[in-house]
Amino acid sequence: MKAVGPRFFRRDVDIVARALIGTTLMFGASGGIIVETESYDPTDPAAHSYGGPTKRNAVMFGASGHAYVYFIYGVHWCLNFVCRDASAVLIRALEPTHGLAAMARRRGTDDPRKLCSGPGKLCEALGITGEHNGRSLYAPPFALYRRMKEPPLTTGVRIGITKAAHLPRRYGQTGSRFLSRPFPEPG
DNA sequence: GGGGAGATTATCT
DNA sequence: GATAATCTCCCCG
Repeated sequence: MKAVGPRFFRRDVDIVARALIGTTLMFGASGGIIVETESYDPTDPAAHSYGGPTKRNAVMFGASGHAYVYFIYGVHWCLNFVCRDASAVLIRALEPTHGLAAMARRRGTDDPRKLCSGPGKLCEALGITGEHNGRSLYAPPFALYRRMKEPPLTTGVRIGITKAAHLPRRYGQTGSRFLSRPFPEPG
């Protein structure tokens, strides 16, 4: 498997969000194939970088190729990959492929479809927390491997936001059984 | 299997 | 003091 290089994230955030579908994300000994992402950039009212730098979003304004991890609803962690110009891709779902037993233990379920099918779930499954905020994606415990083939993609509106809710910036692998939610049927 | 309430806290206004 | 890029459980049918 070929590792993803630094050039990968120095592109338009929507290009990266699409290119990530099919990419393998490893964290320690656990990981899987990315099947769902969302894109955010500073012109987007739903983005954390909208309105300029703050203590929380500082990593988004730093170098690309790093993890932006934030805490939400007082309960969950969410993992993002920083791209250029204070933009980032939210990793929303994985198809589990490595370290299933460890992920099942952390999640409290053996059902592979419940391990990583949501941004909060996959952080819990992999053991990602705020201590990993700002870490490089090219160094352990992170590793990213290029996809072999480009999978079929579906686009839709993002989930769980109230601002700019109409923008089609959610991307998923068509027909995957490991999405956080199905995409609406066309028509 | 679908809808709604509640959990629980860092961050910003 | 309100809000938030979520998840799970409980109730209803």
